[in-house]
Amino acid sequence: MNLKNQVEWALHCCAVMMALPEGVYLPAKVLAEFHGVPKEYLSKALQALSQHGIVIGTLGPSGGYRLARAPDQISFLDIVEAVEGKRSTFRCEEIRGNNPCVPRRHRAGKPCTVARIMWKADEAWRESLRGVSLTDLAAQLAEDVPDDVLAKSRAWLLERA
Amino acid sequence: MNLKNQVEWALHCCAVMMALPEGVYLPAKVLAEFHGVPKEYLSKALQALSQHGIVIGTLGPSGGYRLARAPDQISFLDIVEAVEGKRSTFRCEEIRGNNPCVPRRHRAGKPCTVARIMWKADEAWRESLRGVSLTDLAAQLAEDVPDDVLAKSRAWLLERA
DNA sequence: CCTATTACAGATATATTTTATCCGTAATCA
DNA sequence: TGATTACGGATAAAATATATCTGTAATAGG
Repeated sequence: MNLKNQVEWALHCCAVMMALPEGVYLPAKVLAEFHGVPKEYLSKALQALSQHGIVIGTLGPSGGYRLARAPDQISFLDIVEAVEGKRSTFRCEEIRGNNPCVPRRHRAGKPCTVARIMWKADEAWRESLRGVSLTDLAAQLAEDVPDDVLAKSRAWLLERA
Repeated sequence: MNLKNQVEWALHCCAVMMALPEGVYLPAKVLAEFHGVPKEYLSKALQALSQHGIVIGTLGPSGGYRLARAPDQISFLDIVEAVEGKRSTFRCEEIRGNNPCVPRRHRAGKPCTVARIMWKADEAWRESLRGVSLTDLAAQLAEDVPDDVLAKSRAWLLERA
C-alpha cells in the first residue's frame, strides 16, 4: 500500500508556491522542471488541487498556478485528500455477511466492528495531517534548508514565473 | 490507496481463532468457507501471520492455525503489519535533490521535511492500531453481535476444527 | 506402513491501479 | 494573430493486488 507519488509532488509544489508574490503565477512546466518530474503527469495533480480550491490556475502566457488561500489556511490533509481522495484506506467488504450462521435478513445494524477500528486509525492519520499547515512546513523548511539554497531557489522560480 | 483485502481477512480470522480451545487448530479451508473468501489466497495471508509469529500453523489432519499468544498480546498493528508490511505508506523519492539550485554534494543531512511530516502521520495511524488488542475487539464484538449468532458461529467452527 | 489431510513455497495468470503520455480545446496575453 | 497556458479526455505502459495452480513435506489415524 503506497500513496501516489503525485502526493509528494503536490506537497512540494505547494511549498514552492508559498514564495510567489501577489498576483504571480507559476506554470506547471516550471514546477515540473524544478522538481525533476514529468510535466504532463504533474499537471494532473495540479488540476486536482485546482478542482479542490487549493490552488488557482490561470490560462495564457504569464499563466500558471498559485495558492488559492493563505498558507496557514491550507493543511497537509487538504492537499493529500485532493490528490489521493477522501476515502478510507481500509475497504470493508462486509465479509461478516458471509458467515453461514448469520441469517440474511440481518442486513442493518452498526458497521462492522473491525472496520470501525480500522477507520478510527485512518482518522488518526488524517487528524495528524490536518494539524500541519503550509505555514508550519515553511517554518520547518527555514530550519532545514540552508539560506543560500532557499534564496537561490526563490530567484530561480521568480525568473520563470 | 487501499489496504489489501487480505488485511480484512486476516483480522477476521484472528477474531475467529480466539474462540478455539487449547490445542485445537482451525484449517484454512474452514476459515475461508466461514468468511466466504478464496481459500488459496487466504492461505497466503495466514502464512504471513505464521511467519510473523502471530499464529501457529501445524501440518497433517487435525492441523490448521491457532493464535500463537494470548489475545491481549496481539494488536491490530501486529496483524496489519504482518500482511501489509512495515513500510510507511509515504514513499519519499527525494525530489528535493532534483532542485537545480542545490549542489550535488549536499547529499546528507536530515530526511526531507515533507517526508518527516508524512511519516509522523503514518506513525499516528500505527499508534492507533497498536492500541487495540484482540481482547478489545472481542469485547466490542460481544456488544455488537447477537448472542445467538456468536454461539452458533462457535459451534459451527468447533465442529470443523 | 499407508493414505488422506494439512501447511508451505514457488510459479503462473488475471485484474486493477498507478504512472505516465498524447491530443484537442479554450482562454489569455503580447 | 500567434505563442503560451490550463484543462479534459483518450490511450499506453508499468507496477501492484488478487488470485490460482503445482509440487513438497509433515502428520494423524487406520
